[in-house]
Amino acid sequence: MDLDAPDHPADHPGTPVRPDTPAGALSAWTVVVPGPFFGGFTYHFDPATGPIPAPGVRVRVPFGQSERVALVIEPTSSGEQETRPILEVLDEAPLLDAETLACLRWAAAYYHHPLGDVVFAALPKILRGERRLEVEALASTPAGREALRDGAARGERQREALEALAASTRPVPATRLGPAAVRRRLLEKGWADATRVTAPADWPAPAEPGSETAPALNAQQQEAVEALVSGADGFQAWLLHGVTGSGKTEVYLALIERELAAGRQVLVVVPEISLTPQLIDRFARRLAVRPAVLHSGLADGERLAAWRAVAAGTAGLVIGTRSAAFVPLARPGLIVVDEEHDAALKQQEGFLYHARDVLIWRARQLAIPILLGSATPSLESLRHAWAGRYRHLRLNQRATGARMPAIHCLDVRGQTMEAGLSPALFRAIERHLLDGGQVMLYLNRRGYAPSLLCHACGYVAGCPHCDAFLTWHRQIGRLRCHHCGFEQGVPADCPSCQAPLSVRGLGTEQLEDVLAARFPGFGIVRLDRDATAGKGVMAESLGRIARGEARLVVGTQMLVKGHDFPGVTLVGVVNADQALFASDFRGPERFAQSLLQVAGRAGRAERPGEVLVQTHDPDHPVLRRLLTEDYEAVMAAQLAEREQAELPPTRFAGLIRADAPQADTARAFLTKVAEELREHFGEELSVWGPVPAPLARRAGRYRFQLLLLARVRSTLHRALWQVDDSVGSRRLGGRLRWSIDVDPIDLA
DNA sequence: AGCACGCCGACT
DNA sequence: GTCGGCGTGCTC
Repeated sequence: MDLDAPDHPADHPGTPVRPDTPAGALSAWTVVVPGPFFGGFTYHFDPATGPIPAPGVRVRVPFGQSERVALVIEPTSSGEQETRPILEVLDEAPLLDAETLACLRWAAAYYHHPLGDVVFAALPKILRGERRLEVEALASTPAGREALRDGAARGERQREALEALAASTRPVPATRLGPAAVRRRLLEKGWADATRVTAPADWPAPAEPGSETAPALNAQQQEAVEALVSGADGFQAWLLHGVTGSGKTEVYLALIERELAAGRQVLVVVPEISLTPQLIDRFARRLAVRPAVLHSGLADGERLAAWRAVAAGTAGLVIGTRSAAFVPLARPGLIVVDEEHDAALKQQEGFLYHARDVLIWRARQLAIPILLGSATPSLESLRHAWAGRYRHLRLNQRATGARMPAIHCLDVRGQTMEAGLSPALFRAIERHLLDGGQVMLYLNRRGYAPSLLCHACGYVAGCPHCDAFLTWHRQIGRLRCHHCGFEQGVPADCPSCQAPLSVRGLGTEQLEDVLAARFPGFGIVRLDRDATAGKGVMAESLGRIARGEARLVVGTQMLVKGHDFPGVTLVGVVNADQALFASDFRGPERFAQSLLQVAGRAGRAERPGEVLVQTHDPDHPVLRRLLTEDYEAVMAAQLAEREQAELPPTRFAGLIRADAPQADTARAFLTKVAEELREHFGEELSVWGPVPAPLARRAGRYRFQLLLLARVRSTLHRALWQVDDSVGSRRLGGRLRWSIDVDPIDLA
């Protein structure tokens, strides 16, 4: 496989042709284009046209009736197939190196997604088109070199520029040669020629070196760092299981500092954009580097600059969200995946990859260590750690010495509830507020009330496009579907019997109203997607909490992630039953994770925290184990249950989804697929379904799914390839859409 | 995915 | 009489 960059045209001004490639000979190349094509396409290239392509460069090719930008994968023998010509090579150096390409090929195969889509998704948007990475450059002429020798160039700036040109064997980007006026002078006097070269992937140094010194690590942190340093030669996956507040980030920092000092790059992947600013600030304060940042919130140009700086190796540290898992690394040393249990690391649309799993593959390929960090590791990772495949590092003390919060159950059976809050919880809130503490209430449901109901006839306001209730958003005075975005006004009374409608259930808006009325003067902030939608609103709300202007905080899942609230002494989990009785098999695991994460927000400072969990089932085994034992015990029990039920991670799962405007279209399609699979694979493969998806009708489409479970990973993949083949050769009518999800996160 | 070709309704 | 609706088929 040819991995070299094509020669630079300036190095061979006469004939830019490789000696081993006779002029006029046609070389054949496999290329990919975005689109639903599982294989690549073969094109030929006439070396007489210019420098020949290489894997990882973009080319322009004729495709059907039009032209496309394609990416070269590898050279190939053209075979007996008739090929069309590559029209133009767009890059002088590959955009993707061999390792990144290999990773993308693996990921496309593993997740059963077309390679072209995978490859182009890995490029910054600007590079998905024909845009070239070129800037104006100058090369010195014989006259220029002479002028430098005999002192004809008298201007200091001009002399400096000529010296820079003379010192370089390649043309120098114009921006590095002083002011535009100086450049123009050199060209006018014939001392330099203008050409174009690939834009340099510069990355600026930080304005000031890291100002903050590292705090002394405690014994556990020190042990973890030492274990990693001494054991991290070549590939090794490490699970850093550290309770909230145990200082995992300090462990990362110590390791990152070492890698950077050794001249190696570190890639840090986090589940969400909202977590990046904090991490960047912290890294920038401590390390004398400017981290390159890669996430979807960046302007295209910024993203391109950061991506190139990482690929070129000019940026040493990169922090990004899941798509950063595919960035090329010029001199990789360490990969860190923070909050490795977080479902946001799995893409939920289109190319359904899991960033953590991709990175484990990459680390192995790169022969470098990978560190997975979490206060609540996924069952998948814990299982590997227990089996010794990952090395297990535990931090079970808080770095500050603060105690872990005490978690207690509030049995709400038979209690008189007001807005979902029991008298005991109200008393606790009052006590903490009067003691000067802050109180945080966690309720994973936004809006005012999840449903509007007619007590007379049973009518419930539902979405016309989905099998879901409309949520009443009182502040905007609308009913809204949280699944498709449908909105309507609030009916004055029941549309079918004209009786008055009543509110059912509890959302964060209502909780905020009730608490504001009950505890006036304490200041309240609501943190959910609706309340923090505007620009800067989130920061403002967090500021009010930090300054103690708001003593009550109400919020959804948002509370669980990242932000610390040091003044919070009481955390109330308003409705634990919602998660405990979730239909998904990962419900209990997720419940334990969010409970510990939200509990970890409390009592970080001197005051010990208290966590109260409202439930109708205080004897629920997961809850009981969480209160009396620890997280690993809960997860060990979960693993036993999964083994018993033959579910992941003890089985390998693939989900085939189908949806169509007519329910029968989707169901019949999956029934056919299921029949074929059962016939071919028998006992080797469990085929569950087809069953209606958890939200059976969404946005006007009927959704069904088929779950495949295998004891052996390769069986699952053989089955999925068979589905690809058999479906690919069949024509699908009825506007059917279908997709494969390997290692599905939830079955919804 | 895009973009063609291909047969059936309301417009200059 | 055509402009255009999206169903179906193809892309080295």
